[in-house]
Amino acid sequence: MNDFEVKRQRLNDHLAQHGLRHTQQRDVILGEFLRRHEHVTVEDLWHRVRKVDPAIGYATVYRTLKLFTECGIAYKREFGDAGARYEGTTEHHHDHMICTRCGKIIEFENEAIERLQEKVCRERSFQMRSHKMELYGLCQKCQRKKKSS
Amino acid sequence: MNDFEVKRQRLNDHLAQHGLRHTQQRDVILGEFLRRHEHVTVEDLWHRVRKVDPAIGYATVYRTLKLFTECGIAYKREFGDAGARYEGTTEHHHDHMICTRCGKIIEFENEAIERLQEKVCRERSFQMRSHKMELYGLCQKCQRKKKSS
DNA sequence: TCCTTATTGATAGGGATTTTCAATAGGGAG
DNA sequence: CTCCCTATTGAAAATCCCTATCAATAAGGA
Repeated sequence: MNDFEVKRQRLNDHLAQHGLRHTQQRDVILGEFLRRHEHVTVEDLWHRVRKVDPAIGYATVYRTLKLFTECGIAYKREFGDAGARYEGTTEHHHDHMICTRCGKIIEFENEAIERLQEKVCRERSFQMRSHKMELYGLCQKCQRKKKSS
Repeated sequence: MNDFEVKRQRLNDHLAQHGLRHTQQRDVILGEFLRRHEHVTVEDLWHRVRKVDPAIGYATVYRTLKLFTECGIAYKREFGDAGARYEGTTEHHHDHMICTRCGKIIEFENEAIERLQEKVCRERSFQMRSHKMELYGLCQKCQRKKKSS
């Protein structure tokens, strides 16, 4: 069972458990959401979805992404000031580098940092539930562009 | 020269360098902003400022905080979904723990994490300019409250 | 097929922040 | 000290992103 099938299954389970309905719109939105592994904005996703079914409304995309986060299919991320972005859930927690020039987002994992975070929390008697770390700066491509300009 | 004087100086330099003007409003807002070392919301600060000069408008506080960030007097922070918060700049970079129950914000520094962040960036050829790390969970007080309820 | 009710699309609403604009007030020139 | 240009201000309207409302629609069990 691939990632798409796993997630479709998880959505269907969630719908069944909560007395919600399986609809065409939710199918289309899930399909477009999982088509690429990106950090998509609601607006981006809406545009993609409209190419499949032009009748699907803006609000439905918002509602459906919220639903996805509730059943563990998607994560909501807020980078800087712009609108929220959603990404498909993955096995491992990861953090992000964000290029402030071109907007490129680089994912990375670092177990050592995670452990240090836990340590700091223990020292301060803080019960961590979640965390986020974002590194802002220039990606390799933009460093070169900056030098040559 | 204390912190207040240093920052007033920095503001005045910035104003001079950019052909901007020194106004009563900016003085009052700076004074109230630096009076306490907190993570203040724009609304909070506006209320404080109005006690000194009731004529100062909402927009002016927004504009002035933006000005402060431009000359390195203040940092803008966005925790969760609520409105932005501003804090005075300090010598050392620090990160935050945010209690998702009572909203308490705990500051901490951790050199080891900072160094690991730099290491990750070197490995990926990413030129880091700034970063933020936020740990969400329950503060000590709220852990106790939760248990007893 | 019927019927209940979750869902939808369009739009109005809401909260935070920014812009607009006429009135005001720094502050350099004279 | 006064004049004058223009940065700044306050109030309100506008904007942005997102959520709520509501009548119409469509799942999907009986």
